Amino acid sequence: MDASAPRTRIQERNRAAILEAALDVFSQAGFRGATLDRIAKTAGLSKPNLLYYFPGKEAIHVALLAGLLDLWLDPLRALDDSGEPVEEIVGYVLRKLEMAREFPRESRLFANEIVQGAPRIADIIEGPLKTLVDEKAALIGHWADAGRIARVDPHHLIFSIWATTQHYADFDAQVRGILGPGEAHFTDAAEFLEQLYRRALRPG
Amino acid sequence: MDASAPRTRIQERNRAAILEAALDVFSQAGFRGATLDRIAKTAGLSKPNLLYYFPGKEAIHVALLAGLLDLWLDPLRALDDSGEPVEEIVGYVLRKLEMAREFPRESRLFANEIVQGAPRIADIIEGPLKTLVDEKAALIGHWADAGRIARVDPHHLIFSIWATTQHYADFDAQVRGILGPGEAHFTDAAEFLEQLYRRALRPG
DNA sequence: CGTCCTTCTGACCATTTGGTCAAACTCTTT
DNA sequence: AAAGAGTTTGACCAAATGGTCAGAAGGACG
Repeated sequence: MDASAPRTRIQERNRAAILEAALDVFSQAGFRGATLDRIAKTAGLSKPNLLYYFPGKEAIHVALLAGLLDLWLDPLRALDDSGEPVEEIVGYVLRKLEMAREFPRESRLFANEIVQGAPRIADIIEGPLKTLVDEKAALIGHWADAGRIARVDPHHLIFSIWATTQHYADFDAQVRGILGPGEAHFTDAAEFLEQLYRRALRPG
Repeated sequence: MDASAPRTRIQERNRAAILEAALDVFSQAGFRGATLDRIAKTAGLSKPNLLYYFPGKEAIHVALLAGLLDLWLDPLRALDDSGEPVEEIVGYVLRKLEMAREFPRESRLFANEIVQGAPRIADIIEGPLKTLVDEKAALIGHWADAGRIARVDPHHLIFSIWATTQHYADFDAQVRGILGPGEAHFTDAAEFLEQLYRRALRPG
């Protein structure tokens, strides 16, 4: 089975169903906690059939991560050097928070992987991710040089934005345990984070 | 084997060795990824001997979490209503960051558990943790009422502090992948976070 | 319809893993 | 030194799990 390009409608449908199911299971149980049986059952396939489409558990995981990476980094890519700096960064924060709300499984998939030392995506982190982050950090640095935002460490600013926004997806169980159920948390979080970064970045 | 109080020196030594080893293994592999064999080997014991001291894998995990909870919440408990508000909160941020630097395994232990839905500590979160957080959130609210810090949502402020500080322990692999190895990150992070919260909380 | 390629399945396998147990060893106490 | 409690281990077990394989079922096409 060629992992790269599906050739028939059945392949397309089943590969998609497997990846969807795998996202469910991996994001909730981590790599080690996920079982092929559970992924297969969630996808509505038998285990051998699942293994007809992917050579093994690891291959499914890798395909998932690779396929989701672009989606995950889109908000940062959209940070635009021609915009108004504070608005650009606040916009990035809100987009990232919106991603956490809309794609919590994707967030937890990456979180699980990184908490356990990122054994399967170390090369992605040190490669394309580092490149993108360094580039955007340089942009933020230029904004500070020009006095258009407060002088802060750009890398740590980006880390803090990741941390505060993904927190609402990754640590959802804790947030709900303390604030109670419901989805209003994201609205309140948006308001809080916008205020936090607006005040912290205001130049002068 | 009574789980609560060791009676002999051997018990004291071995129970401590087991918990130390379990912290290593659980924090690095998660509950499901940890094996009794690996914990036993790390502790320098045989697997049956390990099970002489604890009735099972879950019991070790629970004992770890319970024993570490106090340590973990100490910085928040120390938030003092008689201090200068901004200094108190900045102090809390720096204490929490110091915890992440000094006890990254403990941080990851909790992170692993919560990312996967906190199945084994839901009662702790909704009980003692929620109580403590609500209490300190009220304190922060009073400070805002008195105009001594900027008006922000206290719960989300606490979440943001947890997120930004624990990020350096839990997502260490990512931070190192982007910034390179070394421990200077914590120093830079301290400077960044102090500035972030000082600016954001300055009243007016 | 018959052929060929794709898709699917039941049965099976090897390894890992949490856990048990009887027996052996060690240490303290009298 | 003998007794008895506390400690340790090798051998073993059942269940879970990732993966294989031969062949059956299904669909496309001449």
